[in-house]
Amino acid sequence: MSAAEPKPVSMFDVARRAGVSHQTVSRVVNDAPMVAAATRAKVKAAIADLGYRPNRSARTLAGGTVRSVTVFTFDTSLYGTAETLRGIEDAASAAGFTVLVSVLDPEQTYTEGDILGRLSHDGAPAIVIAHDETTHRARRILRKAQPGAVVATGDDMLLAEPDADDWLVPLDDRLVAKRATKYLLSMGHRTVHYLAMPGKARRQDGWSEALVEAGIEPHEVVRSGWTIGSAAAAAAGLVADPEVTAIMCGNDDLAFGVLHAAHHAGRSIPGDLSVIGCDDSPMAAYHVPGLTTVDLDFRGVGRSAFELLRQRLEGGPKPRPAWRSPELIVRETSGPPRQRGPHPL
Amino acid sequence: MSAAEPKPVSMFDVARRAGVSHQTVSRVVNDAPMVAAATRAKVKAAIADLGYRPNRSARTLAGGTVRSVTVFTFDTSLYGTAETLRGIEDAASAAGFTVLVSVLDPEQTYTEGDILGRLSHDGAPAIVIAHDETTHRARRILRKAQPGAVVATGDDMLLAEPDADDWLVPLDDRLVAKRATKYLLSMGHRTVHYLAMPGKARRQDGWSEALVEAGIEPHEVVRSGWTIGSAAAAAAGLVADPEVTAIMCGNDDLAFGVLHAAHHAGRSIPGDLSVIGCDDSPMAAYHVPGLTTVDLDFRGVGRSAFELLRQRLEGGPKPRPAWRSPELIVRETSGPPRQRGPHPL
DNA sequence: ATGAAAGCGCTAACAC
DNA sequence: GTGTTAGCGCTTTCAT
Repeated sequence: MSAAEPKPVSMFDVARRAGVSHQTVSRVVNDAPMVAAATRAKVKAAIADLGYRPNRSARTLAGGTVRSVTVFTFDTSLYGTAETLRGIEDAASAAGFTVLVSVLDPEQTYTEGDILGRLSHDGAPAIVIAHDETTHRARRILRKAQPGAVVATGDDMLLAEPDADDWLVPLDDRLVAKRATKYLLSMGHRTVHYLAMPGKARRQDGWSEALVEAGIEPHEVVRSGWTIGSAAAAAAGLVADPEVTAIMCGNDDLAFGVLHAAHHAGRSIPGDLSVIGCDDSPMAAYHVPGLTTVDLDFRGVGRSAFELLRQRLEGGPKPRPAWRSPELIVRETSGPPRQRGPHPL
Repeated sequence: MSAAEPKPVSMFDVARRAGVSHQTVSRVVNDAPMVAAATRAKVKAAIADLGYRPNRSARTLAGGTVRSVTVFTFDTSLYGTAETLRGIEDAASAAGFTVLVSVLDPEQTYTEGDILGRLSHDGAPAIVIAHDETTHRARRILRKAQPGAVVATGDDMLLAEPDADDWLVPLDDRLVAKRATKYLLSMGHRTVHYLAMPGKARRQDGWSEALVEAGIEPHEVVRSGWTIGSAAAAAAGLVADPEVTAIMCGNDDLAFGVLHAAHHAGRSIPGDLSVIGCDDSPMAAYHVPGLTTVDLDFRGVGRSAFELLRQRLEGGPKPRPAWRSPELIVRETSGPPRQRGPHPL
């Protein structure tokens, strides 16, 4: 039943087989110069014959270049984080890096040791997808311990942190929310309500800024959890109120929850109520009615975060940001408010 | 700008500080017996003072117990894989294991070396979330190379493989699809069409079995990609055909695509057309109309996969499967076919 | 262009 | 109980 696992082949085995020293093998493996073409060929043949693969632990321990990234994130099943992770993975595997994922529980409080202990070793490169309190804390701990090997993605507020340019791939959450709110206002809504997800305070800032600039006093924010269900529950009061004609939501999932609640409250979309999401998740286009939202290129952000990290690690020119800028996508859940009162004309 | 990264503290530093040998520190760190309480306390104090954290690479290299798992999967943004991954992560981090994620591109063909080279070292424990050709191939390669350290999740067809009991956490895709199809048949549909996603042949098997047992000749399967959009496109012909009264879909996302296409084709749900999904993703309950689907406990499967791996690694009693069995969840997209023909009464 | 020696931080095996 | 000695597989530095 339990097959014997053959002893793995090491650099020395290859060396013996090729009739050279293990050091020469190392040179070949690492594409170092100063190896005769003939020797190189012999070694490569031996590597192929034996099926040799370098041991990453040994390489890391010996102080070789680290080719792995640890990604700290708080929920791999949310659209935004999943896509960011995908972007990181794409870029990382193209560059021959291994990706380690370390999931942080928002409910838990981690000590410095907890966070740093998740790295394979001190100084291991890391990317933090920072979107809530716990991940922000992890970002601070990691940046403090090893500033040269940590980059993060997060909202534009982080731009205020020291040297943010060097380590941040920012998403302008404030601007995104502001633009969406302004659009709703431009359709003629008297005000826009905001359904907030945990963290992500900047989206709320953008929303209230847009209102204030238009001379409107923002209503109190309604708070939701991360799930569609919690959004549906949180929005129950909002959708029941005929005075509410426009709701902007922290993300698409929350918007779907609101839409569900609105439907069950008998409100017609967008006649009675405009709803706008954020993220442009795949469902947004295929929901009926189509969800108006803002396209956010999380995958591009992930790729950029990796490139930035690599530049920090290996030097070289600062990579230029390579993600699409956010774009409002108007579909069918938004429109002008229906005329009310006794004189529709 | 670039702060000096302090030299990491090693076991020897702790040993010196505590006035013991590095070996004693190792014993304390690994909770080995044979350490005097007083010594243990001294060492723990030194560890805390110095902020010492063990180096995983060194530990792995020195042959200590490996506390990491590499998860091979093909798309972390799909609901099923994302949830399975979450389950693995939950169980793994509770057990003090690090999770590494290795994403395989379905479009690519990997050599044995490519796959094995993604492990941190030969023999490193791995879990394969096997749901398509590429991941199945990875599973075979890994199982062959190191049978003692690889488990997989996948459909029940794998039960036919040698020793499957020892390494497989099966999801009975055949039964799930069969049950859903039977339910549709029981509502009075003359036949049920199937919209397939790539791979996952067993769901198709279950569907056709149910039909054959009912004496119905299955129609040709319609094939879709993984995205909602591809499902909507693939289902265009199906939803345009008034003879089609029931469609079972490979998963919920495909079902949403079908629903979208059906809506645009002007068909009413479930009057003209019943649609059933698979997975019970969070959206299913909040879609309007609510999607009839089958609840699959991917998170439980992930947890079980990890527990099984751990048992393989460390011995001990075989863990009993700890995931909810699939359950049909009837919501609003399914019902009896509307009476047709000239004499409704 | 190649080899030899040293050591990364840790655990295992054996001493005391 | 605790310390000592050897490596694990690799990359460095320094010879040659």
